Amino acid sequence: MSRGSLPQHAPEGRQPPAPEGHQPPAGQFPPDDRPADDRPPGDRLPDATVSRLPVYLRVLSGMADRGVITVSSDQLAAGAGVNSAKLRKDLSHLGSYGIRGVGYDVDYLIHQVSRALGLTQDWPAVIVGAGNLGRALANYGGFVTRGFRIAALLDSDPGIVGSRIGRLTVRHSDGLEDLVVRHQVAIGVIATPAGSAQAVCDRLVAAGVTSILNFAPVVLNVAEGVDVRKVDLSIELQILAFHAQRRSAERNGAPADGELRAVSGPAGLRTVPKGATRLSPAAAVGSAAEA
Amino acid sequence: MSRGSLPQHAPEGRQPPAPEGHQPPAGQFPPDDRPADDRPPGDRLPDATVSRLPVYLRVLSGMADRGVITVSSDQLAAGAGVNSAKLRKDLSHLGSYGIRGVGYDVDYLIHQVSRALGLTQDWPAVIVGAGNLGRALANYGGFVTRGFRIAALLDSDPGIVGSRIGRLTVRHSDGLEDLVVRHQVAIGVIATPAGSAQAVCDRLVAAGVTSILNFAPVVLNVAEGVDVRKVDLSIELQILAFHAQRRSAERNGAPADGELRAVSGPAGLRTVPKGATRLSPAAAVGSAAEA
DNA sequence: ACGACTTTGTGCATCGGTTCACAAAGGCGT
DNA sequence: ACGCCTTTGTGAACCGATGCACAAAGTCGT
Repeated sequence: MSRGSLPQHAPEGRQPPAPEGHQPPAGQFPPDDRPADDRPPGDRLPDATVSRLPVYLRVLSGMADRGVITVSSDQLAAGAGVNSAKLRKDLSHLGSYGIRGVGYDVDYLIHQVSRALGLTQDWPAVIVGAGNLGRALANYGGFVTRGFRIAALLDSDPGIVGSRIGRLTVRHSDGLEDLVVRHQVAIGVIATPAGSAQAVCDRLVAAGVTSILNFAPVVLNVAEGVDVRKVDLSIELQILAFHAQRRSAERNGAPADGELRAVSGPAGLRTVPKGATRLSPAAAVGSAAEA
Repeated sequence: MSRGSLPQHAPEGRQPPAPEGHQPPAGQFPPDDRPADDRPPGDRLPDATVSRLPVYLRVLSGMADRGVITVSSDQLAAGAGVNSAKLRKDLSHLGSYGIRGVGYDVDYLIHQVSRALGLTQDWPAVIVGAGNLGRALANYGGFVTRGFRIAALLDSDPGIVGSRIGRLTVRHSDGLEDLVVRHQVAIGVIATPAGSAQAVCDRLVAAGVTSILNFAPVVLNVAEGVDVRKVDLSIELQILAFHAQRRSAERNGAPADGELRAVSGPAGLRTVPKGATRLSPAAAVGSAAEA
């Protein structure tokens, strides 16, 4: 089982019909029937599974583009960087879409995973904040490819309003509520500075948005029933730093207090914070003891 | 207990306890003396804890800026959006830095968390890709504030090389290896298009980088010992879509296939409840079967 | 037609993380 | 000094996720 090259079963097969390529997930591979247990009705997908499905979907799409017809759990798992048993269990939660001894039909699986994730319908989204990040998001290809549609890109800065980003024109954020209602926006993306994030969030929620993707480095407070996910660059960096530190400590063979050394200097204590604002009225009490 | 207002112990000096306080760590967060058990040596932090520490750190910093001296686990947990027992257990992994009946000293806790995460040292990072995303990252404040320093911003496009982003000048990515070695870069941030990501990753790793933050929508293959974290916008969106779909299905009271209806568009994909084995052998390859 | 081979789907043991609930620890008021 | 009150730190039950290992199911070659 080479891992590098993907086998393409029945390359010459090519059934006569299928005037339409394999790309569209809404293909019609097995247009036949559906056993009653096709979709587990009451069974909710585990969170961990949901978070991996998009990865599988991406790998599958790449395979479909390369003309791969069938894929085994081992191959797909390798492509997605997970254990194959985990992959099979994940997929089994969607139903029993595999052929023993063969694997999974790529196009069909794409369709099933898309459906499970709710990507077979259209999700209008609004991006608030047209700074570098907002622009990056607006340009991001993956945004549009699958089910997502940017209804608008908003900003509160009059100097930015009116400029064009890709096919979008930046609109003033005053129109947020109206826009959400009119376009049935279900997803709000917050790409504003930290200071405005909570206010924007509140407005989105008040207007009826119940799914929010937050890029601002703050913890958002929302009412019950609103789903917030955050993407936080600095948190990821800090996690990386932790592992890097751990590795370097281990490598030095002095895990006990390898990095303690770095901090041991009395003067080293307050190097972390951004110096200035750090102070607190009585914080002096603490540091005074030392100084 | 109001949740909104944080107690701020009067700035007035007090704190009679002797300089060394009590042998336990916290007392008065003495920067000097340090009991042997100050840091659990062999005890590794759980991953889940590591991923939350940055959040605590951010909330704590905000509090410190507002002059808060002491914080209880309930307050900090509320600010970070987690269960207070979880927070206490997380912090307990770092050591026993709290005062029963009082809470945690904000500044001291900031220091301890920073140290645990490895932020007391400097982490030079390089950003590869100076598109919208790369620029957004370069401008991102949180980047520099804590321990991270952008050694360089690289791009392969001659049209971009030379332009200035904030205090940085975009340099050509040819110099990647040299730069990594010379600046002891430990962290690489990949903000390139998906197609170049793996190649960039390989070069970073070859040059000695062992921590990588990947923004490109691909699964990176790396050698053992290299730590890769990914930030993937489209995955987050798809997870949001899933929950939104689930909520909407539930609200409609027709959980069985409420959303199926909404999808029916594409040629009534599956409507034949006829009992037969799913997807016939040959159908796996083609789709001539029905149409 | 049949047996060898491939691959799925899953039962089960295990592990890590979450949460509850409470005893121990310490400050604070009287 | 003393008892009350607040809050930490953690034991233990619980829950979900992971990964192994294997029987069932299906394909393919002869």
